[in-house]
Amino acid sequence: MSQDFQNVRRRFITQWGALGSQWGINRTMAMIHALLLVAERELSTDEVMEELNISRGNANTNLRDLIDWGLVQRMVRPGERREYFAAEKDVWKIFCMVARERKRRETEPAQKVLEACIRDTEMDDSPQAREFRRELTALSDFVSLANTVMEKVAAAEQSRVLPRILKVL
Amino acid sequence: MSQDFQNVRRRFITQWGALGSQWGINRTMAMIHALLLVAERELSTDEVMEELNISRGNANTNLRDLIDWGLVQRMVRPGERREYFAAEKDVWKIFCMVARERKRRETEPAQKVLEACIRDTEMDDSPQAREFRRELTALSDFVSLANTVMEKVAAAEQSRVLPRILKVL
DNA sequence: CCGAACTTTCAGGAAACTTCGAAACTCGAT
DNA sequence: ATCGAGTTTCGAAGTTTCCTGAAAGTTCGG
Repeated sequence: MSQDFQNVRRRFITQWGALGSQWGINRTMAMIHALLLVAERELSTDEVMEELNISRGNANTNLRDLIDWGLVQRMVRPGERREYFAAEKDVWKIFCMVARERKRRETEPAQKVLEACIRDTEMDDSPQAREFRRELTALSDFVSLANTVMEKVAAAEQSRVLPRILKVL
Repeated sequence: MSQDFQNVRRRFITQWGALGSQWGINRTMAMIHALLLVAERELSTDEVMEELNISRGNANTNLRDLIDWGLVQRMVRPGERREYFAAEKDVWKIFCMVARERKRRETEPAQKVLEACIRDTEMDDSPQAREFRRELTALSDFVSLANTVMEKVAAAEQSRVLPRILKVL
C-alpha cells in the first residue's frame, strides 16, 4: 500500500484527534473514532492500541464511551472470543447520535437549572425577582423550542429534511 | 432585597458556570455571562470581581472573550473613566452568536482537515485510497450542508424561522 | 508631560483532565 | 475447580487548561 496514502491516513487521524479536543471531546476518543471511520474492517482493542500507541486502559475506556454515544458498535465474530469494533459510517446517523448526546449533556441540564431557579423564586414578587424570572423564562422557552426542533430533525430522514429546510429559508 | 432571592440568584450563577464547563466553555466565562444576564444594570470589572471572587486578570480576560463572542458589550458612561459591561439579553441574538462561534471554532477547522486529506490522496487511485476519499467526501459534503443551514438560520429572524421549520417537519 | 485611574499581559502555581500500567475480574474450555 | 484469553477498573503520573497577583501599559485631566 502506498506510503503516501498511509501518511495522509495517519495525518487525518491525528488531526481529527486534535479537532476533537477543541470540541470538548477527548483526543483519544476522537482519534479512535477517526481510525475506525477510515478502517476497512472492524478492529480489535489490540489493533487500536497498536495503531494509536495508547494503553489498554485508555483504549478500553474510550471505546466504551464511543459505544455509549452510539458511534461505535461491538462486533462479535462467531467462534472468536475477542471483540471487534466498527464505527457507524452513515453521516446522517452520526449527526443524529451527536445531536442526541449534546441534547442529553448540554441542553437538558441547562433546562433543569433554569426551571429550578424559576420555581424557587415563584413566591417572591419583588420587582427584582419578577425581572429575574422573566429573563430565565425567556431562556428556558427558547431552549425548549430549540430542543423540539432538534428532536424532530433527528427523527426525520436526511434526504428529505435538509433540502426542505434550505428551501424554507 | 430578599435573602432567598439573592441565594437563588447566586445558585443560578454558579450552576450556569458548572454547565459551561460541560460545554467546553470555561467556568468563569460562563459565570460572568450569567451574572451579567441577570444583572439589573451594567457592571464594572471591580463589581464582577467582587461578586464572583475572582482576580482582576481573570475577570479581564474572560470579559474580553465574552466581548469577542459578541455576548457582552462595553458600555461607556459619559464623564466616567471606568468601563461597564452588559450582556446581550435577546435570546435569539445569543443563539446566533453562539452558533457563529461554534461554526468558526468547530466546523470550519474540521472542513479544512477533510479537504486537505481529500486533496492529498487525489493522485492515488488504489481501492483503499478511493474508499478513504469516498468516506471523507461524504463527511465533508455533510458538514458543508449543515453549515449552510446554520448560516441561513442565523441570518434570519427568530419569530419567523423557528415556527416555520417546525411546520415543515 | 506628569500622575492617577483604569486596563492588559504574563509567568508561575493550582486545579482539572487524561493516560498509563498493573491488578482484579469475567467467562468459557477443559 | 483451574487455566488462560480477554476485559474492566483504578490509583498514580503526566499533561493541559485555568487563575492569580504583580508588573507593565494606556489614557485622560491638569
